[in-house]
Amino acid sequence: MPRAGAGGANLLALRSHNTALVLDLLRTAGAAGISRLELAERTGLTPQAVSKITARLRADGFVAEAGRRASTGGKPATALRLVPEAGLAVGLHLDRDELRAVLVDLTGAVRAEHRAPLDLGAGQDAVVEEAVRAARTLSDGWAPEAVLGVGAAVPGPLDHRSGVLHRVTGFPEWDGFPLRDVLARRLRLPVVVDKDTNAAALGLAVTGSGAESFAYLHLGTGLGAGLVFGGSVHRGARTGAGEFGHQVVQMDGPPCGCGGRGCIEALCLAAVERGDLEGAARTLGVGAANLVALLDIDLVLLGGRTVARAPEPFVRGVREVVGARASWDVPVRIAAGGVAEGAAQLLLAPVFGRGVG
Amino acid sequence: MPRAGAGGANLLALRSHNTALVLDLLRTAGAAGISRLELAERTGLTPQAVSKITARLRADGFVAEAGRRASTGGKPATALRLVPEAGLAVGLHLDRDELRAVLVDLTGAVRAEHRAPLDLGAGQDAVVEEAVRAARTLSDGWAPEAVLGVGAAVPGPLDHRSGVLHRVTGFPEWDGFPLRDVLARRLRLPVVVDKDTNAAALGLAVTGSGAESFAYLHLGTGLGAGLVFGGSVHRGARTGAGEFGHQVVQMDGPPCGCGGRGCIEALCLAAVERGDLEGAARTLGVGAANLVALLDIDLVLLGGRTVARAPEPFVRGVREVVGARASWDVPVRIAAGGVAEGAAQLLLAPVFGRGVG
DNA sequence: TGCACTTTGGCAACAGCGTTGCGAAAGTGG
DNA sequence: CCACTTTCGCAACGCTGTTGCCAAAGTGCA
Repeated sequence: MPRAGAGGANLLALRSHNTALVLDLLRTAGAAGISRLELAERTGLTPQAVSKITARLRADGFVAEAGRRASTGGKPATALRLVPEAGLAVGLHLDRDELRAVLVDLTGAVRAEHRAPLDLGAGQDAVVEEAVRAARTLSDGWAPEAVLGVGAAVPGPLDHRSGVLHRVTGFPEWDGFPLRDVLARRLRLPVVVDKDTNAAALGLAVTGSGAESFAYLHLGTGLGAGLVFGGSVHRGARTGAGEFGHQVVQMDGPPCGCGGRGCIEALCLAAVERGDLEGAARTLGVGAANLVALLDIDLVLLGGRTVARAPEPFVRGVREVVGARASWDVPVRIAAGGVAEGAAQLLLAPVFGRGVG
Repeated sequence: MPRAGAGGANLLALRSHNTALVLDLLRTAGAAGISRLELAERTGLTPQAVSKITARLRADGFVAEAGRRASTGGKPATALRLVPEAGLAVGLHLDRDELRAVLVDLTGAVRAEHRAPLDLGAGQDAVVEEAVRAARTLSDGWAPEAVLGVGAAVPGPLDHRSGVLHRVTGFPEWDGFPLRDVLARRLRLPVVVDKDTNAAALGLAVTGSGAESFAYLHLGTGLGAGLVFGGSVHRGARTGAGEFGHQVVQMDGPPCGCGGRGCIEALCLAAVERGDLEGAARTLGVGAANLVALLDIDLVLLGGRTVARAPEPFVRGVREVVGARASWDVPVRIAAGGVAEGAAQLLLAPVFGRGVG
């Protein structure tokens, strides 16, 4: 049961918990579906409880029958599947120079997409206007009650609980801007705001990275991380977790813009600039290995523009360093999935009991 | 609701959850007690639900009345308090050269203590014998049904789920030893095994560090950490989390026994050996600052023999480095509370809904 | 072809959870 | 003395998952 908030749980909380659990299994099962009995086994609930829950979900339009399974010697099981368009969410990625927006359904599939150049420094009104227009365009034509809300991913730092931005690196005019409330008022929809790296990590966690806990390392104009423990994103009290770029790995190293010396970001980006991708990858690897050892992590995923331009050397370099340090097998892969998709999961994930934390 | 295990929750799970919540508030309230109405407000449950829960707890002997509060204009509230000796647990700290054992009650108070020299290299039988004797001596004379079990803290690495030790540093003969099951069979009591740093961190988390998430850094013959996020210990899938000593903070630094270069432990202990406590503290501080930034941590606690011998310079040095790096206020203090006390909490904490994870 | 058997899943009655409505107990204050 | 407030228990209630039972729909053997 939840430790968040007051914590007292009543029958309604019990029901939503079990319902979310069932929905999560239905989502994982995909279009092939899953039988009631299998749901019962996987959740630990009795078959009859599952029957009641799925009956409610069918009445509400979230679940439909998906044909019959082959018999195993008795009455063949009827498979149940999620109705993808019963729940939709808009995901916005407000990057420094681009806006990407997607409409994602319950299964995590992208149903519509929108892309436009953006200048985060062009003023709050212009940026908000662009975001509102994108969200409206994408959700237009769908059943209004199916649209659960809008998730917005921003470079950070920010506070994900209040949805207020802080001193976005390079754009101080955003400091204190209540992005969540402004968007919510304009769109008349629930809005959730989070750091870009956290959104990306959430997306990867939900759409099946295959690991319970992993680190997503994002190397673009800067270097950040999204941390997932036990299937949920670790944000910390100030949404500050994942400050990976300014981890010191060279105590007496060159000074960094942050005031410290020998930060990974500075070392890594300097190596990239002088064309030494292998050096950059090894430095990234040292940081990744620190993180893997400290947090007992199962998987490392790499993303971001700089990595996307040359995936091979980064994966190889990080894999080598991490492999030499960790005593268990830690796969290192390129992350499949964008930031905007993850932002949409800020609204979709709670449906499946994967809270915003 | 819990994401652990299958996850399906029934009415019994609901009840234990709410009961644990109430017990946790009663524990925090201490001997002064807390009224039913305040329990209701704090948990979010209705007063009537709290009345039912506390009635059960009183019938079971876990709770007793603790006098009356002053009236605030109506019927004065009756305060309820935890009965400390209704639940007891033995905590064992099997260190490399010493055994410390305590008997702890529900409030976290130590009711009996035992200390003896120990040689982890003296063979499994001798060590187990010593541990069994200590546990029996401490729990002797108390109501058998009140003794919840035995928690054992060991240097690690190990697997806390199965309670099997791995290659304890310096004592390879313990590799694969099923400590939990061996002790449980001998003592006929539930036994939980964990790393010493995790046990210490759990103890600090339960007995009120005042912070939701903190790092406990233990500098003794080695350097390790216990990580607490949102009130519960982060262990990772392999009980490997907290591997703080071999974080690399000097990529081209001196080689360490682990095969890496520039590990904090090597740098720190080398500085201690040459009498440079300030240097050791600053190195420790760099690692602590990395950790604070990466995980968005509220508090840093220092412990272990090396720190205990000279607390001042360590606290000062770490505080300086962390203060310079973090943008929020991160207190740095000496940890109050031993490893054995924390080990006992491995059994006591679940009573209050603070799971082993 | 028929019948025993297995497996799936719904219906109805049930126990137990927190909730609601109401009233008793025990103070304060005019 | 009495109106009022606050605390808290009793009883009825709604809703949860559970249990017992049975119908539906297959397989497999005689």
